[in-house]
Amino acid sequence: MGTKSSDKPKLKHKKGFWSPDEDQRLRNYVLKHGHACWSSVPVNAGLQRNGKSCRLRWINHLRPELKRGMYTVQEEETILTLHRLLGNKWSQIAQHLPGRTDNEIKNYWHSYLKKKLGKLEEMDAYIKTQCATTTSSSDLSYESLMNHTEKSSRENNDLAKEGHKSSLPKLLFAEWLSLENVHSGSSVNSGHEQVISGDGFNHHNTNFVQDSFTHNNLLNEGSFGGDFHGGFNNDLMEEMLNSGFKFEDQISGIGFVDTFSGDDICNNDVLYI
DNA sequence: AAATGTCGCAACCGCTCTTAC
DNA sequence: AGTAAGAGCGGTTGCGACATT
Repeated sequence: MGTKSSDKPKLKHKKGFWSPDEDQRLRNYVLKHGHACWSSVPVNAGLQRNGKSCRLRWINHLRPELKRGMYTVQEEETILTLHRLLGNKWSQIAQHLPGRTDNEIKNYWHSYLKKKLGKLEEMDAYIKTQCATTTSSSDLSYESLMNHTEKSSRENNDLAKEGHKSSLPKLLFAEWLSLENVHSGSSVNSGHEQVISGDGFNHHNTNFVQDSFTHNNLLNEGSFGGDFHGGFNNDLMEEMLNSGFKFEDQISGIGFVDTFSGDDICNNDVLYI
């Protein structure tokens, strides 16, 4: 900064894919000297690239802490949740997924998760349509719903075959169960009375995550927690994020996992909503 | 076997924000 | 306060690999 670009000779910067040699040069230079000023990196590293290109290459491919490979279910859920909350703020989403880059997440979203979400919303619309045309949920044809669910399930399996590790869980709808069933312990979701604590949360009931997460991500049109009776809203969510709350900690660690991961949501590939 | 379509990914482009002068 | 340059971000594009016809 502070140096006029016109003072520097105009270099013809190379574009396109990086060669292994270029990667090696950049990696060696950054590991040794750091990257205080990206515009000076290519000059000092002997690369015919611009600083911007070097920065991108380092961030997206050369950083040692980068994680490669398939996304875990937890990572998917984190992306879906944060996207619902933050929109296309890929860099912010990436901050909650260690080892993943914004570019990688963005690509993953466009190539896979968007379709997955679309199918869920399609199902949601179908359910709503069916509910609107019937006087009560019990009038909703089990057969027609199962047909639709199976169709979607097949489509999701097709998605999985396309190279992605996980198909969507089958969906069961807790709203069809009586509240008594859901809350009394006879529910399929019961058995986990533990609430998340010690992380700034003020949890109201065992179904906190189940209600807010699944409802808002899979059913509701509104924003995260918009009408959630437990008081979990955007402000709280943002507060959580700003205070250093990490989804990955909650999901893979001691928090969410007890209330809504394996046992509650995806046990036997069944998702209870 | 060849042509065509689709998908995933890497990289570029353009914009905004921040910072130094 | 104004300006220029760097850094960062999100959208988009281009290309190779693979699948389908």
